[in-house]
Amino acid sequence: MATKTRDPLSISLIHNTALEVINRDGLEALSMRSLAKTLNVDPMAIYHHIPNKAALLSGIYEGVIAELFAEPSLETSWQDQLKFLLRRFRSLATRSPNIFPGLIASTHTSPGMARAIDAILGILLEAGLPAKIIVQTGDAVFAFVTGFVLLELNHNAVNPNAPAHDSAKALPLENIARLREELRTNQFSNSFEFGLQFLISGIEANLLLEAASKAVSKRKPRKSQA
Amino acid sequence: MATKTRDPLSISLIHNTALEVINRDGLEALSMRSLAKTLNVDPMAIYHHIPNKAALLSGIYEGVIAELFAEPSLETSWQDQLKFLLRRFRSLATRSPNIFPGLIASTHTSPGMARAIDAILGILLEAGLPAKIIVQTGDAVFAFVTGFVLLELNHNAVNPNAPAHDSAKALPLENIARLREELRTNQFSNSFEFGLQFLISGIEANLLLEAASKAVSKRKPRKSQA
DNA sequence: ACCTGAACACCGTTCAAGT
DNA sequence: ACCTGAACACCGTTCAAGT
Repeated sequence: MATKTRDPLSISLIHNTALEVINRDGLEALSMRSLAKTLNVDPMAIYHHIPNKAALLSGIYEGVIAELFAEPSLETSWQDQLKFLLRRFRSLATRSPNIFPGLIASTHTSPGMARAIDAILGILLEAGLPAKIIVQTGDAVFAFVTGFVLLELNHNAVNPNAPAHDSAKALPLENIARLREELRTNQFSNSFEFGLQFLISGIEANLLLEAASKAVSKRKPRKSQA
Repeated sequence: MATKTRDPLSISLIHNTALEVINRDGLEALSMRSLAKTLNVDPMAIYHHIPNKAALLSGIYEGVIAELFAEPSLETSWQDQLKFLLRRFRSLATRSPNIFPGLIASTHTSPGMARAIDAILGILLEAGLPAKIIVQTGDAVFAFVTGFVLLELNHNAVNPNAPAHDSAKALPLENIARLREELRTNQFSNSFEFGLQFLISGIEANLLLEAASKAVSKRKPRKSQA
């Protein structure tokens, strides 16, 4: 049998190799040509399997976000389900920090991200939120978790190109100065868990309001029921 | 006097022209070479005023985010101050949709973004939140507003490269289907205002908790005061 | 002091050709 | 069916040279 010097090219081999490069060296280190070199293949061979770079990235996004559903939640209360889902999202992000900003930016074209939104809405439906505020609540939850993850990733990213701003010209930031100690000791995990509880308490408050307004309308039926 | 065919090159002319190009044609339409062409100048003349493309973008970011503080808030309550600041942030984003994702990604290197965070913390201090939770609350507020703005911008961006996903293979998203009507009729402004109120109510709840725990500790002084 | 133009080391992608 | 290599139309940036 003829021995080959490398595996035959395939979509999954291309995806996996590209993701390795991105996780190791950053998104900007991935070019079609550098990827081909890593695969030990002519730069243009990749185009036989994948139409262009945008499609390559989309494929990688889907592989990464699919992990969100690889292990189903065993939680029973909607509160624990929401925590499970959002913590898992954050954990995926920190595991693939260089690909996640692009994934989040593709929210409105990615099937995996649509599934994530569907999962959030499902949890809110199960909680019993009225349809009137469920979409808005879902947007707030999604905005929080994506915004938080980007804040954390951007912080962790060492940015060698960051221009050194003239600290002499810098305005005094009095509140940051006042809270210097709290800012120094706080961990992202703290803030994330606080944010989770903040969201859940807010949703619970809305559920209570809804229940109360239903109780009131039962005691005082509308005049249509004269 | 000698008439010139164009204004002499300057940092502000470069910044303004670049921002115009980005707002009109998108971020990817801006290259040092295309910018030089727009300025009617040799491609390399720009490098005499600005060290590189990263510095050009940073300069543009600062000009955009500086608008956040151009008009000081006249609001008195911390609630109205917070609404004013976050609404203004969103309004800046929709005015410069193509530059904002990069600005948000530069949160940890941008003086303007640091000032925005300082302003949020200042409002929370004024509200009277205890130092123990003020940083976490600030992170949640910042995560919400940046995440929301990116969600909205990504939605509005027409993405010509978006790969058409095989809708036959698409999983059924039952909750999105169930809420189809609510999702169709909801506006981003609705969700944003809902999110603002959600944040404010949550902060108010924490203020009440804090006040209650203080009242309790007054009535029942610790045994150190035996 | 400010601008120019050639050159270097890259990109993504197309197309005709090879096996 | 799958891979190759030349070519096209771009990038950001450096450097020596011009006025």
